[in-house]
Amino acid sequence: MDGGVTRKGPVTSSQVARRAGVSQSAVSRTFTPGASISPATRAKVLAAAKELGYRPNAIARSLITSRSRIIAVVMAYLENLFYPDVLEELGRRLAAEDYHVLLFTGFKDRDSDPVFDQLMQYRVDGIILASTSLSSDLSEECAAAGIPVVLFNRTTERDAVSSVTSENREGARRLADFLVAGGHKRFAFISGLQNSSTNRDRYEGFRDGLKSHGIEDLTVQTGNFSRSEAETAARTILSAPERPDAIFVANDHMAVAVMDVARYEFGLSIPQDLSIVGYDDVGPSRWPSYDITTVSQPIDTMVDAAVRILMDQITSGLIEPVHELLPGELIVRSSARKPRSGLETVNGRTIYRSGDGL
Amino acid sequence: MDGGVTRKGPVTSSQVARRAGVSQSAVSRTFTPGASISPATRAKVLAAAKELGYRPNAIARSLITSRSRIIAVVMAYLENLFYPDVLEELGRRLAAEDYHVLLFTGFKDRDSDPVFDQLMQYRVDGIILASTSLSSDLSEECAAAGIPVVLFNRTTERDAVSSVTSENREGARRLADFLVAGGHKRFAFISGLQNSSTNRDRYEGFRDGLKSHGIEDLTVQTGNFSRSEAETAARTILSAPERPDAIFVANDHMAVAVMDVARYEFGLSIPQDLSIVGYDDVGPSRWPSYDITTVSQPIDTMVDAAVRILMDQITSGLIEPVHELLPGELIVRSSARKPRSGLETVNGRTIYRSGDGL
DNA sequence: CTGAAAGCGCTTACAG
DNA sequence: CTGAAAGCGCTTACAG
Repeated sequence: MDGGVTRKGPVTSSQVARRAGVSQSAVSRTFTPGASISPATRAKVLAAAKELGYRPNAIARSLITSRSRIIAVVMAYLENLFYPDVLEELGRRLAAEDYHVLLFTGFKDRDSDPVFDQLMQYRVDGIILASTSLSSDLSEECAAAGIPVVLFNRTTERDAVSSVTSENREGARRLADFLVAGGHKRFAFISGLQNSSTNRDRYEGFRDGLKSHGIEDLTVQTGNFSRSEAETAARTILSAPERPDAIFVANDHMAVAVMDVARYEFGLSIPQDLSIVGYDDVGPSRWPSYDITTVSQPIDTMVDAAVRILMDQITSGLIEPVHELLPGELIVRSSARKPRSGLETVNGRTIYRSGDGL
Repeated sequence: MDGGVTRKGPVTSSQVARRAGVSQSAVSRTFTPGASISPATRAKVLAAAKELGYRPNAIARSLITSRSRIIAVVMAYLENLFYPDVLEELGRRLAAEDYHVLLFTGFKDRDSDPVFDQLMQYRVDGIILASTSLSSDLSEECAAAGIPVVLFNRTTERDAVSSVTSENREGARRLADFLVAGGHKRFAFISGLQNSSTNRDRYEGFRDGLKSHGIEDLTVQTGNFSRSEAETAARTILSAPERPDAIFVANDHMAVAVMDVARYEFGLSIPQDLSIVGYDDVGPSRWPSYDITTVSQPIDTMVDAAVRILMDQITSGLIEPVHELLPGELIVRSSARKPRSGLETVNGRTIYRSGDGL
């Protein structure tokens, strides 16, 4: 308009500089917090920027600073509401730190190696892997490149990556205590993904908890954290001649499906005929139709920890694996028969803590 | 190692060029599909790249091509499982086109203006807004800047943005037909967000459908697409002296909550005492505990359409608003009393099409 | 097919 | 506080 030149594409700092009658450096400094710029110059720049509709180009800034302010979030699937909840909180927390989320989702593979190339090309400042993990090679590569990686709801001792989990082993052990105290006799476990640490810890915690009460028998079926596979597992377990009277399902997402099978296909009453407990304390487990006794995972605290680890390592440049292990609470609802004692009410929720005072 | 220089940061094309004994241009061409490069040179470059662990810097490429290959996806909240489902499919489809998702979520505002600045700074190639909209000013700005915007599950005639929706008006009209044919007499509607086109279309379709059967009375309560507000709305409606015998809840996410209130707080049997229908055909509506009669939104087709619009407009550079309106199906389940006739079974699902042959 | 060079839009020493 | 200049890592005419 004013130079008679039709602008193509977005406004640049040079155009703003020309309009404001200052150097391009001055424009840059105006938009760099903490840079040395006089109020007068700043005001001129701001006026010109507003007039032209200028917005700094984050891509160009990334190139020169070698900081993209982008965090890659890898979540293979969002079917389990736990993950959307995490994602939403992650979006909030990262936005507060002025970071942005490059999301990788909708692929069926077990690990995240296939998307790794993509995410590295964007020179992300950090990586959060939820419900998925990374091969050791790639973990090493990230460490070498100075890119912090945080596993969320998974952990590993092997690799050079950090992790945030909750006390799955302890939580599952407490569920065993709870069910035994409730007088249950025959136990089953519907597992998640065999190779996930979360599943392993919940399984081992439950098994060890039962053992500590002298119970060695435990029927196990595989659910792979999938609704339909959990249904199949439930059918197998409930068709057996000696039906269990308590099933621990490795997460609530599957537990909901198992309850539906028990009620609508086998006509069982819960918890009279069968007790079901889950893990996560995710949405549907709080709905009256399910009202599942479960162990909570503290999403907000976990997200906080993940973001803090990322920020610390980005700031310091030191990539030291940190393993954050946060406590959950056994939340007592109506999907399992209750013990006579040991229940407490805290903030309107009924919780159960093991007899050992933990 | 080989030059005695410790590399800092990721490998660059110049380093690869040196190693391969070619120009930096040759390296670039090797990684640019369709660029003119001899097989021999290409092989040398590829070998050197592999050795050094080179990955092209997408940020630098974006700067020079002014194409970021990033699509901003704005989803204010993910609580309603419909949106995670959409997000997952969107991730899949965009990845197939070699685009990436910059996700904006976890903010409570009604429109997306607050995140707009952020997303424009990253010079995204396109914007998808789901469950949220944009002010006219910003819509205009995008159009002027040549950035395609697609509203997903919202529409507008006003602004220079495209939209993908399903036939909400027609779907809701059919629900009215269905309920009337099922012999219901007193109707209520629990609404979504007042200012959303989706809510408006579903409301008007339902109201007009009832009118065409001579029914003018319709109790309306506001649910704002929120579980807890829907519960409150349900309590109000079900406490009234003349309780309705059919409630249309503006989406399944709320309908689930309404069913729980009806059953567990009011002791009603569904559908004997009360029929409930929803919209979306989202996860829980298919679970046996709810088994909701609803109208499906064809997520895959809708995502396909959204991605296609974006790709077309990015490729052509022409930003012409397109409004895609896709058909849904009334899926008959058990949450509402059924009419004696008009039901068909297609691919194992029972569906209902209005008497007018549509 | 290939290389040298310009340039994308910024940040940041450097010298005033 | 300010501006001129170098440079981030690429792509892409241009000339051979």
